[in-house]
Amino acid sequence: MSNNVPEATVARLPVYQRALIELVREGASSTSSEQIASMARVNASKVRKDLSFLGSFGTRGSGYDTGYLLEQIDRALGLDRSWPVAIVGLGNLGRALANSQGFSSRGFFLCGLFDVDPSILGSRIAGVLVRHVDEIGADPDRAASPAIGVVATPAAYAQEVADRLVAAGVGCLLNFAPRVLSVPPHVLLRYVDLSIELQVMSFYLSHRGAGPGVPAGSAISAAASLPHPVGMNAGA
Amino acid sequence: MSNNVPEATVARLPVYQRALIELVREGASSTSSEQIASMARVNASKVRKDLSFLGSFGTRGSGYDTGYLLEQIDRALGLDRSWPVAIVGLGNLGRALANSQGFSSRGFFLCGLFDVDPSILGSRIAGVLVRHVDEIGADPDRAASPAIGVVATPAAYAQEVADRLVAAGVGCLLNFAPRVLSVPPHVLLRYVDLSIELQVMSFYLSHRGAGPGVPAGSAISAAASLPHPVGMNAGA
DNA sequence: GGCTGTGAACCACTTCACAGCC
DNA sequence: GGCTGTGAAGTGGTTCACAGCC
Repeated sequence: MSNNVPEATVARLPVYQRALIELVREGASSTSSEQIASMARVNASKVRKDLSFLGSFGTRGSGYDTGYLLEQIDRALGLDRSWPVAIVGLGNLGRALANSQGFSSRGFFLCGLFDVDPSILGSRIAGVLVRHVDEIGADPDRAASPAIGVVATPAAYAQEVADRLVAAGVGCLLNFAPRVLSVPPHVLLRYVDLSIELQVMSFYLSHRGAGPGVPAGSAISAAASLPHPVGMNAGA
Repeated sequence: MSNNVPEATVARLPVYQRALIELVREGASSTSSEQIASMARVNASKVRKDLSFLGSFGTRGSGYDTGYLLEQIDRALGLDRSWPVAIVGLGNLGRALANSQGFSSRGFFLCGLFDVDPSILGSRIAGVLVRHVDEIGADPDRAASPAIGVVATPAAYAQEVADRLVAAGVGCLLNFAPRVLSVPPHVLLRYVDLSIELQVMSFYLSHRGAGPGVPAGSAISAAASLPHPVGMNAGA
């Protein structure tokens, strides 16, 4: 198997994994591509083709053994190890991330939290000490150095933070700042961008027969552009 | 133009928009596909092809007028209106979202916040009253009804919340819960899934060298700093 | 008979290369 | 000459349809 797995397939493996965890929990000892597909809301041949990139783990005529398949997917995803993650920027979002299940779940652990705000430096979030951004990569202990860096700073600082994380040796960057970043080619960069998601939705809403959108010039949208918008007035 | 814009193109328009806002702020009155491309980290023909789906806004030989192009992109994205957004689930993540720039920015406004926790019902977050989930869609005022619903609840409640938002008439759902949702075909569903992002990164870390960009086994990728997984076989 | 694994057809998006226009 | 706009070629991913195996 190894390396020729399409990116789109990789992104679906965690979804199959979740379906399998659910099935195992329910006590189902075997399953089918059809069943996984319906849980993952994709079609069955996609499931079969995706799994075939990892190997052939099923039995013709009867399906897949849930536990075994789950193991294989976990192994393919590299979840038989734990990757150290550092979060930079501990505003509302960064703190929410630090406290979220995602990082404490199997496969990952928080190895560092960084910010510049003196009022939180030295405190602990999710049990981890908050250090100054200048200390990124300063720890001589290799095992304390992050494999994954999460950027949750304001947009203006995102590139500099990314540069520091790269210098500290991260292999992957997950960027929550609304900013295009530049990283060397050996670093995998992924974006989670709320404003892009919203704008894509706006596109579809406005190209799908007039929905409940409020014209931009109206009082309501003027209010909406203030820091603390209050919605709901009479509509257009 | 209208509706035949590829989804991949739609997702890049906000990035071009950002680049143009930056250019306008710098006072640049005109620009080129090459310049936009370098700011968006894509290649120039992609920019030209993407823009050509919206119309032909440039001038051969000289480029694009920044202000005019920005206007056209905003119009294509439907940002000449403001869309009402409701957030359901006001834990750490939901609160961070409610307070984030994304929603108060041009094009969107918070029209409702919903939860079930009695200790926050009736309070205000980002200036908006927190109401009980049962009140989703209960408001007879059509303008108060959300066009976009954001699901930020624990996974277990996500499907039920999605159903309620759909019943209340949302056209789009943005799901932050680690759960596959089922919605009717007329509703646009998008996911922001931290654990998928992390697991994709785990895949690339453990298949290092296979990542996009650097061929497997190359000197660069082998030399490219340390892998730091911790522990093996962390039992399922 | 039933379900997996997979070549082949298909489709969406990207990239190329150049015609068209300033 | 320079840069846009766009057919055409190329690429990656999805879906089909069926051979292979239990």
